[in-house]
Amino acid sequence: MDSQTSQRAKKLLRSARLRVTGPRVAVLGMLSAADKPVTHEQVRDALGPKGPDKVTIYRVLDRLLAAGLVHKAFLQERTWHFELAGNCSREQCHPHFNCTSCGTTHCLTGMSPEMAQSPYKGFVIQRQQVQLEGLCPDCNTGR
Amino acid sequence: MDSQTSQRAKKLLRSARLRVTGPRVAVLGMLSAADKPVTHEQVRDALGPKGPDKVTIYRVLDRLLAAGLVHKAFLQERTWHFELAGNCSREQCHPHFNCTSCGTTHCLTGMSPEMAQSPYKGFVIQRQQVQLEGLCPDCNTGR
DNA sequence: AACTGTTTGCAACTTAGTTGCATTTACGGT
DNA sequence: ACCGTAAATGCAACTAAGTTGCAAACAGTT
Repeated sequence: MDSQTSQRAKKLLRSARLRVTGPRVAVLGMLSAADKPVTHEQVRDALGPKGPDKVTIYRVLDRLLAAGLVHKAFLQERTWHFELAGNCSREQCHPHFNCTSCGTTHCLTGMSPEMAQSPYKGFVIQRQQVQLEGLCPDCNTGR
Repeated sequence: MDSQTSQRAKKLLRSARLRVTGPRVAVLGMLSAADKPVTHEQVRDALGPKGPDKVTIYRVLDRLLAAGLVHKAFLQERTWHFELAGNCSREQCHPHFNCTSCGTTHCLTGMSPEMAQSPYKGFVIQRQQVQLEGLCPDCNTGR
């Protein structure tokens, strides 16, 4: 990780009043380098065998989540995918798109679907999450 | 399970060209009685200690899924919630609403959100799923 | 009633994530 | 710069949802 990324990570941690520790800087740096949702396993792999313990990574993710620096983007194949909370409003994260052909996931940060309106009285909708699936540009070429 | 439910389950199975077996009738009947998404565990509990083996229930759910009689409604706390495929189009299931206060889930079958349009060229959106959270009528009373 | 490919039950396994606890560390106060 | 302390880390053991392999039982056909 370059020192600029790590500086930015430290700044983020301080701004959230979290202690600046090695594992936290590493995880946060990895997340910002990834710029798409990543799993615990992907974080672990990226940080290598000398990186923090797996439990520490789970706890760091939890802590960053509680501090609002990170979001749980979505569950896929029973595993959580995390991303920097960056461009999400409180009401909704950007939609996530999953390609049914190659399996990759894309963040569609450019769109913000209308908030749903409940037709039933009594329901107060506070947050929505839109999951999309279909074909990504790579799988949609030619055929 | 009353015999009418079980008759309906058998009919559904035949119409999907699936063998009519005890476990399948039981699971399908339970799902239609539930009328909201249920977990494997809830199916198991409903069918009791004399019900089918847990692996059989998993396999029955898979089979019903493959046959299109049942949908995976959503993943919550890392467990799948299944429901009868009944009122879902190919493009989207109805939205699911999760109460942040009491934790219950409701199917909002009465609404069908606009299909999202991708602003990026190359993405073909085939299916969308909307997850909502907020307060359900019970938790929204009075205060 | 017999045949045959499905389905079932059981035991063992996998995987993502969690818990408990002793050791280490960040950082505010001196 | 050093100390004290709450917070964070690492390790081992555990949990829970779901999967796999295989032999025995069964549904639907002839």
